[in-house]
Amino acid sequence: MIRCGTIGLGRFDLLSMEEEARRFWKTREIPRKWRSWDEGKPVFAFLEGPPTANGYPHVGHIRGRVFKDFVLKYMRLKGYNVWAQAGWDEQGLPVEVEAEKKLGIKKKKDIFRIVGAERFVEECNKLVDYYLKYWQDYATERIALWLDLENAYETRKPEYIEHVWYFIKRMHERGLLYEGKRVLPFCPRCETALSDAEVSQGYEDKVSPSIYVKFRLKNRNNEYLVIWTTTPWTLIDNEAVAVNPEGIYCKTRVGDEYWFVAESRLEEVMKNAGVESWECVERVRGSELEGLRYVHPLLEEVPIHTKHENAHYVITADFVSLDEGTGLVHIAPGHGPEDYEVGTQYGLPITSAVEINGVFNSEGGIFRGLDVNEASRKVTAVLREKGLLVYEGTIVHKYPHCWRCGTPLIYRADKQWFIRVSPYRSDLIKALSDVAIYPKKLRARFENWLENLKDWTISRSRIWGTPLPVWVCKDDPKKVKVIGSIEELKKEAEYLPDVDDFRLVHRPWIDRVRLKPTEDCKEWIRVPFVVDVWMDSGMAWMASVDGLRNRKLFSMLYPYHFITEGIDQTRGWFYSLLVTSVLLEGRAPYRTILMQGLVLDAQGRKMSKHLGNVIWANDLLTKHSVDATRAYILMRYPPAESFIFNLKEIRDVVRNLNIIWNVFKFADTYMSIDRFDPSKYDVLTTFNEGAPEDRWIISETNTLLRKFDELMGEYRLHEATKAVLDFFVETLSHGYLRMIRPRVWSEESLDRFHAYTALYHALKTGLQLLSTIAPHMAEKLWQDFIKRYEPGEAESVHLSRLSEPAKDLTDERIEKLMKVALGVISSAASLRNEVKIKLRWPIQYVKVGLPRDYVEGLKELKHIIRLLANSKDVIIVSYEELDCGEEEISEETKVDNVPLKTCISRELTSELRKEALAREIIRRVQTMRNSLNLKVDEPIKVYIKTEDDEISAALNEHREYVASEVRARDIMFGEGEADLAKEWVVEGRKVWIGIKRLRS
RNA sequence: GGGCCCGUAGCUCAGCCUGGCGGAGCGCCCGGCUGAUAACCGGGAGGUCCGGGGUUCGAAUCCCCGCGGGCCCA
Repeated sequence: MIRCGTIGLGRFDLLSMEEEARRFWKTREIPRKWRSWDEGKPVFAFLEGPPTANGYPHVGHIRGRVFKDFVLKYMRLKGYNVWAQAGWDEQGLPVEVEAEKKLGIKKKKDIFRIVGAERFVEECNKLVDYYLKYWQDYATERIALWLDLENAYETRKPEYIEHVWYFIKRMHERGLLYEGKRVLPFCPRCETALSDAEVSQGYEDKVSPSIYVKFRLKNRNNEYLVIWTTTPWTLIDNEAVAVNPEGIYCKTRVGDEYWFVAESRLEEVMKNAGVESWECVERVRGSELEGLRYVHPLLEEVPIHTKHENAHYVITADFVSLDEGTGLVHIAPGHGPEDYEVGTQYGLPITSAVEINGVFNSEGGIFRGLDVNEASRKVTAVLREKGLLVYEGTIVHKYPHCWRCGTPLIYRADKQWFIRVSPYRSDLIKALSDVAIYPKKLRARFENWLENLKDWTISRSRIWGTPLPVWVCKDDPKKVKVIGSIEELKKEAEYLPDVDDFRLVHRPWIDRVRLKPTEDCKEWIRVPFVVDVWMDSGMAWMASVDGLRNRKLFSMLYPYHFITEGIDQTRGWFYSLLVTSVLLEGRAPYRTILMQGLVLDAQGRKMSKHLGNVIWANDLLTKHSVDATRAYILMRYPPAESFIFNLKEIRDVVRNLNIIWNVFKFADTYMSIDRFDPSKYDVLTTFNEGAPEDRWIISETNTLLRKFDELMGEYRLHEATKAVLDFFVETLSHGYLRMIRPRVWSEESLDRFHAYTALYHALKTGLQLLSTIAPHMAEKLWQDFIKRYEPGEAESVHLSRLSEPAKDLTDERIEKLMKVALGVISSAASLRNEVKIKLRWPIQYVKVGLPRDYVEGLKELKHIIRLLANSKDVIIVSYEELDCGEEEISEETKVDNVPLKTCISRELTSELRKEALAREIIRRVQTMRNSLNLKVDEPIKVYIKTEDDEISAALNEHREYVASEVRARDIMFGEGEADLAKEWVVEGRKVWIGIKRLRS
């Protein structure tokens, strides 16, 4: 009887547990063992969505990565060989922007002029290394996300880049690669085109000018078209005016002029223009205006327009809105996707006087050298001078901005390289139909995106990226050669720069490669682009394992079982994986997608550097324990919902974990006193032969296992998490522990070993599930609790194997009955509260009325009700038979659809009073034991002196009961030599109590 | 302009698919326990289930129309 709880589990301290567990894992190499594969087990292949190795990880990243680990840890517990390779997305614009900042570069040209491309690329590479450390530490190891970092795939590595080249070459061979001219969004600061996916990430409010401009009609007397635009600079490349063919336009007299404006907009336009007196003299259908010629408003300033022949007239287009502006839209085919389309239809000149950096060239006439903003101001000023400006104001509207640097984008026509994916829309949708998407409701969005798919613009005018492996013939640019591997490059090269493979497959070194002349071409020239980074990560399904060479491994993993990233990746990574895999292999590369929602701050706002409300991973994890953070993230919201991150709420989770800790501590206290050895007991025996509550908790444990599996199967991660926490807090702590207290306390009760067996089983199972949520604390409990009772168990909780839910350990009937019993107890507590009888005071009886079917069943749980309601008797009858009288108080409720009526006796007999007083004394002795810091089972001697007859009588009558409860060898009346003595007031009467410790 | 989602207690959210009780945690109030103890437990108050209409014996739940908020696409 020496081992008394104290050497078992210590104080609850998450941070120190975390520390300890991390050390343990490191010295024992647990993560490596966790990742190792056993022959014959099924494989669960996870494909890591590579974070961009740029910038620090924040709480949004942590959320996603906790989801990943939760699922992986679970699958491993279930006995799968888990594939958990890390991966990093290392190239692309984000890194370049960062490098520019660091090197103090403002324009792209300066990269070549001032620092040189070599140094720039080395700088990008170094930055990647810098940020990788944070990601490996705070966003991976620190949160116990056990990805294989040593064998992480990296998009900058030559063998990875080869896979991207391979894809492009295959597309070329199938005639799907082409160079085309298209109007694309450009970032003038980054000097590169952006993909649709990138654009869609950057819609933000922008204040733009909003002007009405008069275009004078040719061969008419003082008649004008009044157009509306929010981008005055595009007027420089204006080639037509579009009207809605079905719209009604008014020829409106304003002074001695006639203006054409949509009828529906007339009032508003006139108001804005400050025209007080006007008259609609003629109503014309839009289609009737078609073909009317006008004078370009900037003809003198932009002389090139005098040479444009098929231009400057009214055309019709369905997209022209009659609800905004003037109902007439100016068309600059080089500056808008819709303008371009309609311009091509009419055969208008496609002009763009704007260079990639947003500055006008000589075709812009007097606007040459101005950037688009300056040009807008000057255009407006010129129009004002010429008397053509009708109205000048501003408008706030959603406008696309560069997702990296925030610069408003410009649209301009340019030559780019494309992959023809639009013919494959239906194949993509079909491939997606084999994929499980969680939550299910988001499938429609993905399909919607695929239905509207345009050809993929894969070229980028940047430097730090996978070079586009395309060479064109100098004399005949239609001749195209695509290189598909490093080996091929070396074979085809006439001159190779003397560098390693890493540099060879990067700009600027690859630009220096000279290919051998071929029969049909004397000189090949590489197109100066890199590849859209989304293609880098999009090839991860193959490139991550060097799949071109590593066929066996690749075929074991592909198609991957599971990927999960933010919902925004529908247009990003989810898409680029799908398209590359469908085009190469004819199917989706993944079987399950779990979409994640955003993370917002406590006020529900988006986290942004600008608002200063970003919670960084390292701040979060140094202040709060990983386990509490994980549990909080996992339980609080469904994975796909926006997460309002409120640091204060982590405290509530800590409280839950603390209760779990205490549950183990409670168990350990008594199991160790009794030297409980689980190997000697069998759960099935206890299930069948133990007390009803033992059967109940074993059944609940099984139900938890089954429920957890079900919920995980549907990726309802938050509900699975809550089920585990609830099991510990509600079922065990508030339920079972209260029920078995007297049994484990009494030294006589032999069936307490049934309780230990049931409890141990529940704790061990719960602990395994908990290990997916709070891995550090679970490990600590596994080592300090489970391994002490079962030294032969797995080395780590994470290497243990979860049992399958078992039919023969489930009893739904007892679960239901216990719910009812707990409902009765709750009613009794409520009634006590009403008549102010505290729980310590026993009551005569509790009467319960309920449907006939439940009467006999509930009687099996009488002893539980008696105990927890502290009632001498429990009377259970059918609902109709129940009769509550004057001396009773009653309450009706429903528990799990079972109607219940409960009443309790409010009469306190003298017998009950005496017992209550005895318990009052017990309580006070216990308090005194506690302040002497006595061990749980340390014996004492008690002295009591009181002049109250009732208390004396109570003590006489319950002497043995009191003695056993307080572990007293003897109870003496009168004062005596004590280690601690105190005078108490019990129910208004003075009692002197002294206790003396005895040697055990 | 099109698509999707959301609106339930003071706050954050379940419930809705498959119609039949309006729930949880936190906060608040009241109480208990003192052998899990720098803890813990019980009880209570609090609701126009956004508004209106419809279907139904019956609607938070299904349908329609509004209002408000969010996301995506244009």
